[in-house]
Amino acid sequence: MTKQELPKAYDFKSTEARIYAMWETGGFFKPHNDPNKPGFDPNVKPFVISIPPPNVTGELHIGHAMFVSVEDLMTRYHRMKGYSTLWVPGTDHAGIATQLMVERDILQKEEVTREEMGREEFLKRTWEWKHKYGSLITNQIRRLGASCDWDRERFTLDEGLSRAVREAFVRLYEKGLIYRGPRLINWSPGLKTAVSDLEVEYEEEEARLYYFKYMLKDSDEYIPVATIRPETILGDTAVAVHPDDERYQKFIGKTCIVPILNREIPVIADDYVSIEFGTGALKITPGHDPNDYAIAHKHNLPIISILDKEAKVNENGGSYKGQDRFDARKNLWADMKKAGLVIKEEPYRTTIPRSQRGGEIVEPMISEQWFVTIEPLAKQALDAVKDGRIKIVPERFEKTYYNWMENIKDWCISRQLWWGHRIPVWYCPDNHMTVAREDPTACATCGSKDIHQDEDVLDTWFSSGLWPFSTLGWPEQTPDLEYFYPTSYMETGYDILFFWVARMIMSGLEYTGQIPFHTVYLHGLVRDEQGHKISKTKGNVIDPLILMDEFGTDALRFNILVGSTPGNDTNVGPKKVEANRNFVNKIWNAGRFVIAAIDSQQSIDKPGDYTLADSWIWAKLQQLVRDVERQIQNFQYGQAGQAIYDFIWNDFADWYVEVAKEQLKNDATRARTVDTLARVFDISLKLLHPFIPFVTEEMWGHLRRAVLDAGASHIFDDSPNALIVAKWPEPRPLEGWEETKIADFTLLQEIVRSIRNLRAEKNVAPSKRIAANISAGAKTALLKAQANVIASLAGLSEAELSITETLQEKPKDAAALVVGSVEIYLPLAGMVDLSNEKARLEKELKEAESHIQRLENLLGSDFANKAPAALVQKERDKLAGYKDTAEKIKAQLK
RNA sequence: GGGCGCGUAGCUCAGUUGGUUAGAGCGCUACUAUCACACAGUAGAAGUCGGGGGUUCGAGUCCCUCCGCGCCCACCA
Repeated sequence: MTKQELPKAYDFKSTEARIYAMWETGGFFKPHNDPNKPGFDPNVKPFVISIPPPNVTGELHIGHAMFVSVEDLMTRYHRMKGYSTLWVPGTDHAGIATQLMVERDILQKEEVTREEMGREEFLKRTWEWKHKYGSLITNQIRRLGASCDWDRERFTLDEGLSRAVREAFVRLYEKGLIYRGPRLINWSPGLKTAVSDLEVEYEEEEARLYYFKYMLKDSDEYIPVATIRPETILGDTAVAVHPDDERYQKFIGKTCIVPILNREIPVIADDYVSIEFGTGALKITPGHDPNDYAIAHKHNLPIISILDKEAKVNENGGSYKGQDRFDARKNLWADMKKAGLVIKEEPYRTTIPRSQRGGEIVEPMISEQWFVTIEPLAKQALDAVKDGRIKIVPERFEKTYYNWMENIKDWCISRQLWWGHRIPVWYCPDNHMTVAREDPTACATCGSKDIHQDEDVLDTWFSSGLWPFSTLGWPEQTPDLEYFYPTSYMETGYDILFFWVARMIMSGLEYTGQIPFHTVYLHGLVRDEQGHKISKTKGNVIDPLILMDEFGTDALRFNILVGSTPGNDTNVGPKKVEANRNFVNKIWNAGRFVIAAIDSQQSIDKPGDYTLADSWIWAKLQQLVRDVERQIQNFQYGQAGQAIYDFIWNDFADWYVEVAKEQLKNDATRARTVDTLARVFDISLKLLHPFIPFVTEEMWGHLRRAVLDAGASHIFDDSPNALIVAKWPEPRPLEGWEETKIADFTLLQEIVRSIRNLRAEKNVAPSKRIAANISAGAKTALLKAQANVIASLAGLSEAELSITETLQEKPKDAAALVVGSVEIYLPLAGMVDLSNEKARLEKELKEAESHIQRLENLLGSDFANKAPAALVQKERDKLAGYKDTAEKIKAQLK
């Protein structure tokens, strides 16, 4: 019976989609302990992650690949550990982003404005857009291998989540924690909506500072004032100076004249003004500057708005009415120049507030908006992290979190958009407010039927803040909510710690009375191969889809996961992904070897004794399992992945497989070798599965079939028929024999390496089998048992290999090697020139002696008294070893 | 102004609580198409762990300080 040949190179293209479909249709993404189904056991521990919902209209970028890789790793690990694992998928309606996209792609083409189209039609079109493109992103996330329970997929604007948003709003309102009023907010003139403080980005830019004269009323005297935005002069309601400023003290209480408009405004004193800075005098524009706004409140100054929603000058700006803010700046300044009010202007570097979305300069403006009183919410959220109920990984971000929470300001939650959750407030003609969970038909105060709903929608983050519990059914007390909430990990980028994580913690505590998750894991940002920040303008955008096309999903995932550390940025690029593709291929081919070995066996049911290599690889594997477990528990996923990589490539493929080739030739060792290959490879695949799920699942399937065909079902007796739900390898306590076997095999490796080294140095043809005499002392029995392995690995002729306890006499014309206490003679006479042998040996002696010197110094110091005894003993043994080596080299030099 | 991070081989980066002779990938040098894999193998070259000081038997790792980058927060016109 001939088995089907596996191709030499792993073909991810034909594998990935098939494997994913197998998982999904097999129901493996669902929690095995479902509270909605019979047989539910409340005592089984759940493990839950809510996906950071990508924008519903978005397309996959490398940031998605990052969170999917990490969360899928977390999820698969816990699934294999036996948790009832749930990863809740979904998408975000992303108010501004989506609305902008629809406006750009539909309205612009049809040459209609949003206003012309009308709200109802616009929303209809946006929903159509969502239905058309909404599955794009989720399909791309599937392609990354995400083991989400797609039956529980949610959307922030779907019915259930909208109900949750209403409930949350009404509760806060009823508690008095939501208010409406005119406040100074950040206005985005391009988007024509308010944005929150977080949505404004400050960048240092080149600007100009304008100096001018504030003339005193009925006087030739003036106060010099500087500003970056001259147009705001139109809204000035005072000039402020420091009370102690001797230059200006005489003006305090007097009146000055607003340039061009000729309004009269007072000169006030406030110690907010710094005497040293600028001219030492400050114009106060409460309608368009947050500091001035505060000062105006303190001094009871009038507040004048001079700009409309498009940032054009309004009726308060006199003749400048209708001009764009920047035109008004130019024109007003020109007019002031003519009037002789200008002193000078100069270049000036300052921070300019820009909208995170549109990029245009944000204008502080007075506007009627809805706010959340944030302090009581922040207090709880602060405590939850401080008292350890929520842990942030890496820990340093806890400090960042505290700092933000302690200085938080009220949250402006209303947006002048259409795409989003409409604010559940209705007004009657008498302006009574009705705030309701269900759409009302009449005013709650006066009963008027003539009511209309607030036009504004809520900030997108208001609904995403509810995500961990709204997706589980809140406000209803569903079985899902009961069992799966609070969730376990919140995994996301550090860049949205405030936007999202902080708000989820506040919301969770406020609405559910519980923390929404107990651990926050923050990953770093993805950078390009050179470590540069990725940006469209720089043109170094990394498309994960292209990388997956070329190298496969596993390779991309492994790149993202390995070599990175929590909270630190990580580099991704074709070169790196290619290197990981090579690793994936290595696994594939190691697997082919293992399977071929199994197939060649009649039965591997009755293995014999373990060889040294069998024990060694098993010991190394146990070490690996312990190591990986510890690293994963500590969120050191990169370290864990690296350890598995090293084991598979360096220990398993480079050494054990090579030894196995020899052991398979021998009847006495064959069965145990096949058995060991299968077991070690099986466990390796299990450890690797959360990192690179596709190739491991595929290869494990082949392995399992081969093993079962060979009648060795005991190897897999604890595992179901898919790796994704196989049992995670449990670490076992260290056993005494492990270190011995590792030490013995390490000696063998060193012997082999030193022979290979010499051969390379002497240019002995790789295919040339040479003779060797080994004098092994105490290690004689050990090495004798491994004679065939040593011969095969070092290219020795087994027939001409002699291993004895001592040598009667030193072979003539042989190159000599010393490994620890083992002496090796390679009679190379006739093959190579041995004239420089003496120099080589002297060099080695020198090296050994320098070690002896170093160790004698070390052991002669306080180290011997103060360091742990085991460590000291280790160094002593080492010293003895070097001494032995040196002695033997010296003897050879005689 | 406050806070955080980084500086380790030519390049990009790991290095958990201080404990051998500091590691990986890529690149580089030499050799190898043999029967898991040339997406490979074997052997090799390459680092005063940014500078200085301190604690310690012992420091890439802890403390101080200086230098150079980067990020976050913040209301100085």
